[in-house]
Amino acid sequence: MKYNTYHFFFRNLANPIKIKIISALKEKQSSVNELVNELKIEQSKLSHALASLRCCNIVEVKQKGKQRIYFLNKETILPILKIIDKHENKFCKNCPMRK
Amino acid sequence: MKYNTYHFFFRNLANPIKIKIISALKEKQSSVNELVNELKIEQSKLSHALASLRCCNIVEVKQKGKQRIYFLNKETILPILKIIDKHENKFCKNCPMRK
DNA sequence: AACATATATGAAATATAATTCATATGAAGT
DNA sequence: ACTTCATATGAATTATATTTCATATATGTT
Repeated sequence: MKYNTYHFFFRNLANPIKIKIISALKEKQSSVNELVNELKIEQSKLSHALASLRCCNIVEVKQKGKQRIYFLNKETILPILKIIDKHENKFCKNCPMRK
Repeated sequence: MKYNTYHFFFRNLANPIKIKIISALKEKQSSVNELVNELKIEQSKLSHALASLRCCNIVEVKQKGKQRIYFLNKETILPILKIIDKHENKFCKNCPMRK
């Protein structure tokens, strides 16, 4: 196949909306509707994004009545984001592309 | 601005060609021509990819005569790839999308 | 079983990124 | 200063990903 785990995984992290979802779920688990309201992202867009994140086991989901509660698989994501933040501080401070 | 460090950084890692370059440079530093020959990727494609990697300080470059020698900034990349490999083993073993 | 609410899905439209190709630049040798 | 080799760059094309919108499904309620 043409693509691999790196591709699928990092594509999620390259996407601002998916990063927003991850950030929100870092704080607390949420239903789709809660995310819609908190992030002001429309429902189907969110569902598509969540499906993609779920597919890589970046988030997981559990049913609660009619709602589906999404929560973050922190084990992988948190260390990665920490490494990038460090990288940014160390190497990308005066990069002209940013901001 | 619309995009951020996560976007620029992870977009590189989501791209199979750029991952190939990173893997090659993990072994040893190389000139563009060496990469062309080893990876069988055409020169301008490589140059574009290298520019993008350089932009995020994933690789660096030094001049040596007419050649430009690219080398990996291992500090950030190696830990990240290790984390993903672990993630893949733990969570993506029987994912139907892969292979 | 009909209905409402919550979420997911598919396909078309749109946006974004990667590739290609022609050409530019830059260093080194003559 | 001209030529060659090594690499970079820009712009048009093509490929891929995201968004949108209409609709489907699933759960719980009456």
